[in-house]
Amino acid sequence: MTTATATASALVDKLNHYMPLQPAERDALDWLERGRRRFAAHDVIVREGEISDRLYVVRSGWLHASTRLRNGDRQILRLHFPGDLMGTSSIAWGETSATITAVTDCVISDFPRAMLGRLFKTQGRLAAMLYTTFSVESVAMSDRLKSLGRTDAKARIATLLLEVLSRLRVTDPNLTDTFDLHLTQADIGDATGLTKVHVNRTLKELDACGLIERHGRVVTIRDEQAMVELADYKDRYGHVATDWFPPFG
Amino acid sequence: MTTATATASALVDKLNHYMPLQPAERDALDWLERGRRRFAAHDVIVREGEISDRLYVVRSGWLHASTRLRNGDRQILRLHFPGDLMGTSSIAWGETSATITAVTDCVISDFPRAMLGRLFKTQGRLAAMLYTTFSVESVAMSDRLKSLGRTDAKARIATLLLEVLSRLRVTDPNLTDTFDLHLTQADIGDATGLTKVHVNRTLKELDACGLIERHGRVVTIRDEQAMVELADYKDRYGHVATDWFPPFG
DNA sequence: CGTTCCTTTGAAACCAATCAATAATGGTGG
DNA sequence: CCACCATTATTGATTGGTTTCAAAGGAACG
Repeated sequence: MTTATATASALVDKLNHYMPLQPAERDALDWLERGRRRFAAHDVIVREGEISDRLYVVRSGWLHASTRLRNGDRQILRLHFPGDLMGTSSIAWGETSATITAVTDCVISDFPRAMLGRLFKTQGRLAAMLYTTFSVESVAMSDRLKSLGRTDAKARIATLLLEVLSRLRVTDPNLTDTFDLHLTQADIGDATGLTKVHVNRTLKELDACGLIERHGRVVTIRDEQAMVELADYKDRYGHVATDWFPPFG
Repeated sequence: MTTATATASALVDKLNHYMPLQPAERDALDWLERGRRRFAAHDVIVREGEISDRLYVVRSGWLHASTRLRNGDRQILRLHFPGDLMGTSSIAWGETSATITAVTDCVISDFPRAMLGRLFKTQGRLAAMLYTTFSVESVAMSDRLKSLGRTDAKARIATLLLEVLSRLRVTDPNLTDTFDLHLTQADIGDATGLTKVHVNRTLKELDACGLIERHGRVVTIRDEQAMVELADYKDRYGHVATDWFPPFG
């Protein structure tokens, strides 16, 4: 599924995609992923509001971060893929601000935030790299905000599908247009701010328009260009600038 | 308006609120704010899609970051207050992903991103601090995502008002319950994903319920507790943890 | 092989958008 | 200082996308 070797960490894999890492940098990142824990689909890794000073790295599998409203409604805030850093809200408050749930079976590593502090001190270039990936996430979240705030159901779901496609392509360049979305229609609704009923109708409509094709939860993007225009989508994950980083050492 | 002295930078002011800074750290931050430029309300500082390797610090005034859809609709992504770092998307792509517009007259400083790279290398503790404030912004944006995705007009506007209140209190502890929102109702709509017409009706409704009071664009939060419950609001700006930071030096 | 979860479909209700027009407000130049 | 103009706020009537409610197939799982 991923191109990771037995020794490389998922974080190294992802960051290396953007910038060749020095051995010392690889070591520092590997260190963050020493402990590994396995979870089954639907398992909850941490729950919103729990005390925690730990961060998590996805080694394999899909997860999502979500929050619940008083009335029981749920909003899925972000999807997590291999190489992603999760639970960063514990950085600021020592308390999680979202529930992290396994979408598929997955393997994750966790480490205390103080370890990140040490890395910031000793690895200036990695710190810049982490800051950059964070800023990528932030812009991607802005895109979702625009999607929820100003577009209709078709465009919201198109945005979701295109973002997943972009992100999967980072670690799997061979991926063309078909992938298993794993999410239920209720999940898609919680991610896009729609009801599961309307998600169903909208998926059918996208299908009828020839934009996508579905077999169970496996989706094929049939007309990516039309989808991109429909959703006003911009790929935030293909490339990032690293030329401004401080030199290594 | 702010408690800034003539010499202190707005960034120092804000970060100092969370953690006492060392002289060398203050100097490093001051350096980022050497150049100052003044803008009038409604001026555009940078436009979405422009090439840029610069970051901006707000010294005084209000601004907002927004993005436009193909059909002309606009989504306001974030409000910027004194001490905020703006234009961080140029970090990742050397290109701005949002238009920054002055809401009020304001003074801002700008510097090239490479300067941030140097700071990451030499000031590990500041790097951790910047990463932390970024993570605060990220959680606040998640809150907005939840607001747009899963709550009605009343709750969305309540969320906006409460967030502004929280953020103003960081630099102005004396602020109780009244502030000038500056934004037009069309702006509020662009921030909350509503039309200006519905914003007007909803503000009137909040007024009628005794939750707020309005005089022009000056808003008084009459029942903060009820607003917090209505919006399911959590203050993300009051305090952050700094105990995990690497030691200075 | 039943049970549970998920998907699909239909009808009715509703929140917010749209369309349209009128009052306020604020800034500007004479 | 006031008339004028542009922008903003307010209000009403109508439309529409999405939700809600309800229920029937399908698929997955123990």
